[in-house]
Amino acid sequence: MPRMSAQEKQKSHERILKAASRLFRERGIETTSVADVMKAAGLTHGGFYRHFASKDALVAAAFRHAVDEVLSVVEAAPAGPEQAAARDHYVTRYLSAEHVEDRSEGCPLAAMGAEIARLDGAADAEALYAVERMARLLTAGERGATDKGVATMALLLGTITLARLAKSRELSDTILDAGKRGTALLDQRW
Amino acid sequence: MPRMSAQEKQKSHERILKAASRLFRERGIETTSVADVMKAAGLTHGGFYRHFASKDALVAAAFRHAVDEVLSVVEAAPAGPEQAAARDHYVTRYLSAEHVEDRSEGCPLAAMGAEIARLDGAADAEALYAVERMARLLTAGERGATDKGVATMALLLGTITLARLAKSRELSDTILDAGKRGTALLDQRW
DNA sequence: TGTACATCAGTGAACGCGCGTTCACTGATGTAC
DNA sequence: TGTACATCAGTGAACGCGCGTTCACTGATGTAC
Repeated sequence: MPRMSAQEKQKSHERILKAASRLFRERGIETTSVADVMKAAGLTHGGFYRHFASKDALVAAAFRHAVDEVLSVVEAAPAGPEQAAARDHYVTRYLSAEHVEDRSEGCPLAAMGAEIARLDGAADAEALYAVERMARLLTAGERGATDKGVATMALLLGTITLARLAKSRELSDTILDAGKRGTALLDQRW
Repeated sequence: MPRMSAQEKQKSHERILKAASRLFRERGIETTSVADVMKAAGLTHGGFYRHFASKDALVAAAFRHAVDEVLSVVEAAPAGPEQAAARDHYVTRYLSAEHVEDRSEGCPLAAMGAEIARLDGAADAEALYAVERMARLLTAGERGATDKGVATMALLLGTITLARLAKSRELSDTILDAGKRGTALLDQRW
């Protein structure tokens, strides 16, 4: 069967990245094996090292992949009212029941932030870059520093983390509502 | 050498609990082995099952132990101005550089919340209980629902998570300042 | 354009290692008389 | 109070298992002439 063409290799590479960014967010980094990722990408584990130097390198690349996936659409909005609308939409989706339930396509910082902070691997730099990008997005078009964006991000992140601990929809909705009211307050009164 | 007296056993039990609550917070749950915990408690791994039915049971007990350690002093403050002062002091300590740097004695929700949410073991119930307790503490003596407490907790949790991603003291201080301003705003304008 | 050959993407067995848990064993502790 | 014996806290070897990584191998792809 082997060898695949360069084009096929690139497709495999993207499938691995996509599978990793989903699985790491859903099940955590340490709890997801290289073999799990390769299986989800439709490959066997042995070929992994033709694509990445180590699991650590995959973690960093998958984190970046997830950040791009989540932020690039919102960032694409042109400055002005459209940008503000995109930002509002992003916050609304962030504090939704769907985001609580589906980690695999959600915010990578919420899913992996705490784990990455203690792992000190190559993903550290990616996580910091994500914080900058997200803070900038949340303060885009406003005067002043990114303080407001950072505080809003912290509130979003904390709210989703707490909501994910609740096992009943009712309780997680209550937590989301508290988060919504908090972000609105920060937005209006900062 | 064996067997120890019942009193000695209880001391061992508390040493295991203390070591576990520190190590799980510092290094994470899945990344800390039963043998690591027992070694830190000055014992060998084989004796572990005389104290706990499983690692999962230890995780739940250690989480509770950490929550008690962190909250009981603050909760002991009598209602009134002393309670408000204790709450302020708790928030100040929460958003300090010391708390960013030392996970092992810090907030168990910040250290293990995301991991517990995805593990669905016995610690789930303990984590929810901790959310309730902490939200109540943050809204103690105020009229209205615990919404404000939940939002404040989310902001604290998110801020410390973000600050722990920063590798420079300067950046983590900036993040802490944004969190401080945010909590003050929530407190005054809710 | 055709041919000979090097490259290398993907496979699957194997490596050394650490995990959670079990177990036979030890000897001081606790208890029954 | 003294003695005989059951209990069981703690030890350390062992279990089956899955991990990240390596490696010999395969055969289609890419390249040099």
